[in-house]
Amino acid sequence: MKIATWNVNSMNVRQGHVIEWLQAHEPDVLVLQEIKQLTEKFPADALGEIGYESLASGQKTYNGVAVVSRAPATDPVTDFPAFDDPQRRVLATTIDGIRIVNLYVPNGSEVGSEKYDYKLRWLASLRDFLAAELEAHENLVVLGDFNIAPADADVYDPEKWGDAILCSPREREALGKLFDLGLTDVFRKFEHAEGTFSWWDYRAAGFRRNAGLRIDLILTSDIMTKRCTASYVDKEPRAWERPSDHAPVVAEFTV
DNA sequence: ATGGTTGGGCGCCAA
Repeated sequence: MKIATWNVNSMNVRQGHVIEWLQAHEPDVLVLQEIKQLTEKFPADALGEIGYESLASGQKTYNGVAVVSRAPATDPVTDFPAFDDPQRRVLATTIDGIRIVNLYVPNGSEVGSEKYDYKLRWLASLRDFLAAELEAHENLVVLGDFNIAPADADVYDPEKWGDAILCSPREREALGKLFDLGLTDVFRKFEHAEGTFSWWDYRAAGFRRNAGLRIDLILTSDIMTKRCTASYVDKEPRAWERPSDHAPVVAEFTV
């Protein structure tokens, strides 16, 4: 079982990349963030032609999430029960007996800003939502663009980045509360080269300098952690022509 | 190189 996450930064622009990547890697599940299109605009037909089913929760211009899978996705949830939010950032669904929670965590813009406050409130609601999901589903995988680098090892220049957005103590504390629920950042169960990241800023030649962060995460419940045999970043698509600023992150599991 | 690039959609906002 191969499960992957990719912030595509517009499905309109990246549809070709997604299809090419699916055909090359044949994951069982690929979750997408920032599709930036209405649900009905998601290219389910094109993905169907290469053998994938689709489920999307979109909106115009910003945000939007989708799940692409070989097997049908059932029991979708698109909102936290106690958090009224027009922004489409959540898509939880069950595939092959595994509960998949696809997240596009708010960026937060700047520490102390209104958007930062929204990010922290959103993360608090996420914690409550995931506590309930863990109660209901022992096979749980929570993945997506978390917009939080868990530790200094996930930042190209932690001294320079400091406590700025994506690394601030309150964000990392909110992420820590997800670990406290019993979720594991499964990428760190395996060996990786130093400087392995999942996002590189378009600006200032971020990718060429490997000036990146690891902010796209796969969190697993205990049973799924034990079943995980590999987790890695595929940075290849970041070097393709007109790329997303994020690379796909993958986790593989025993059946 | 402490800057600048991309996407959406048409003037800037978001990342």
